[in-house]
Amino acid sequence: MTVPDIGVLAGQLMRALQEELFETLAELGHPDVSPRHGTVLAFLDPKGVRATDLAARSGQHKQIIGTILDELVRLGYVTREPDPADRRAKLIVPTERGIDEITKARAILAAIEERHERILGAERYAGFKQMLQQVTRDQRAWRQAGASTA
Amino acid sequence: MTVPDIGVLAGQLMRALQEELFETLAELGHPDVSPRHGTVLAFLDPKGVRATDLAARSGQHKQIIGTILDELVRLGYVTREPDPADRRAKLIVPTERGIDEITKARAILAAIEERHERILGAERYAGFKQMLQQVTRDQRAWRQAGASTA
DNA sequence: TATTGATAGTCAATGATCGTGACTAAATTG
DNA sequence: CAATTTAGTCACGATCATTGACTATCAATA
Repeated sequence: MTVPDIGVLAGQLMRALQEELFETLAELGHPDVSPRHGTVLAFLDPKGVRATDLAARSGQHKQIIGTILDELVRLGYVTREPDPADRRAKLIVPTERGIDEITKARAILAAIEERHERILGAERYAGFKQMLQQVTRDQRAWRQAGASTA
Repeated sequence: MTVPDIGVLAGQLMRALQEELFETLAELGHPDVSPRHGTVLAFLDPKGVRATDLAARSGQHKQIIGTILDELVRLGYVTREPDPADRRAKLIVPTERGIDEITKARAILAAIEERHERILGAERYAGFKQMLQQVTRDQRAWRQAGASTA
């Protein structure tokens, strides 16, 4: 346990970020949204998004998205509108409260990143984030690439 | 959704790493261990560790550790030995199979990191990992520091 | 137009995982 | 020896993810 691997680090970082984000959101008037809801809220659009798109972007099953949307509707964050282009589909549209949550969540994340930027220096932090993006992208590409050559 | 924030990135990275790690472990003769078990296996020691220590290090409740250990005993990865220093406690000792899993898991992680090292360059990757450590440490320190000043 | 196959969303059932409270046995403290 | 703390377990309920099946609609085509 001298040097944690990137898996442990990524997990710890994600958890710590979630804690600060959702505790701060609770203080700012959104005590009822959880990380579970966040995975959906993060991909909303004022113009509306289909539930299937939300499932694809968040990487979760559409059944899970459905129950999350049930809760978000009940909590007043989104509404289900009929999609004029496709009568099977429903557009998930954020309410004013939903937009407020999204705005504040982004501001909180931005403030967190600025804090790390101040510690590391703008240039180094920019490099860090860019490398984090690349490592994440490359790691996610593993499955398509040389997966299960065994 | 132009640039994902570090929270989303950390989550995606962790998930992708878990997938490669446990699928590769399955191919190498350990198809029955899950990320759930991994959080305990990662902290084992050939000399034996107490369940309470495992709970503290992994950040999970001792009840959860208990059930995970039940499974790991059943799967033949660890045994519960009496602790000579404390008759209440039991030392969790990895079996040969457990040590094999730990060894292989570390090798897989090392290979993954080497792959990213080759892509980014050894120097840049070293810097990346060091910054990831620092950002994680600073983020985890948030709670103790200026939490809930609101 | 009728048919076939794919897609959007939901319902239902199951299993995995986590959290809480209570409990026994042993150590520790005074 | 009595009181408190600690190690581990048992039992219950809540949350969450995974799977399969189902209806309604769209899209393509004969």
